Amino acid sequence: MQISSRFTIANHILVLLATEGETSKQTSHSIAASVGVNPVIIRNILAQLKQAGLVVIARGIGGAHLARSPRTINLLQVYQAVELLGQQGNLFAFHEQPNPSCPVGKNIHHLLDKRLEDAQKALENHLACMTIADLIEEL
Amino acid sequence: MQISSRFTIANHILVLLATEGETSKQTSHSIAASVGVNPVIIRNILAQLKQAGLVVIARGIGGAHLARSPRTINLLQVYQAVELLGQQGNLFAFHEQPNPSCPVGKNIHHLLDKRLEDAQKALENHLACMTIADLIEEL
DNA sequence: ATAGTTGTAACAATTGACATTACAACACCC
DNA sequence: GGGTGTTGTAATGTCAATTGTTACAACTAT
Repeated sequence: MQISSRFTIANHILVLLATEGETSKQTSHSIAASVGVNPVIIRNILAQLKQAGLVVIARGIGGAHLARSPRTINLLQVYQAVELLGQQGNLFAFHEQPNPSCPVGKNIHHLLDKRLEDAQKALENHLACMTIADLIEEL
Repeated sequence: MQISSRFTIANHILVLLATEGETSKQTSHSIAASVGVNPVIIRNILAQLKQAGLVVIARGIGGAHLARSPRTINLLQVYQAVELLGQQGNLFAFHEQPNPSCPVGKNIHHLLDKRLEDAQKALENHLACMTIADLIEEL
């Protein structure tokens, strides 16, 4: 299963706000034209970014802006704002009914939990090292 | 989006084959009883592991065995055997119609591709460091 | 030949992604 | 205050993947 495109769309939005947010009004409609999806998709993702404190949205008059400097927004924050994982935020799903009367079934959860968590952290640490500002610099 | 439980089930199966595969016949039915899912699910995952060269399956008489030493099977191989990602094996899905007449839309794909690939590699390298034998040792 | 097993196909239920339409709530401007 | 443009959100639809289940042909040892 792939990680949904909401993540790349969210990054697209944030780069857009950072580079052109001051010079022209960025509405869900105009952003949607740049991203290539339906404006409602943009509004929903913007709502998630707002809830994470990454953007502010002007209701009525319209337009979204970054809530902070692009230097202080890293891709892990974007990822976590936008990606719905399991209840505990786990990347890996688990089979939930291993047989407790089997020596393997009884311990498999315990064996894998910490290791998969570590692997997930390796991914997240990598994402945390990249900021929106890094993306803009290379643009 | 979470990574499907096929991955943890596959690890469960391989640990089972490594620890009890020599002393008792492991059929899709008996494995299913330990994992807690339908035997057909087990057969499908076993078929993927077989295609990856990790197990051999005795048709007719039944029973599955490891094709190699547990020491030489790492979790990345299991992951790639079992998890269907996009065409290029990408963990991250991308929005496919960014507007090429927008400076951000034109470059966003190029900007993110390498970075997301690196993040994916960080996850995969971590998985590659763990083998089935490591799991058994802790059991 | 029989019995147990694998390999698949078919079908259903559930879930999430993404698209689209519709409309109420809101804020500016004349 | 009314008109206009925008956001917030619900409802609906389509599509794909996951997981469960039944069914049956192909296969192999006894």
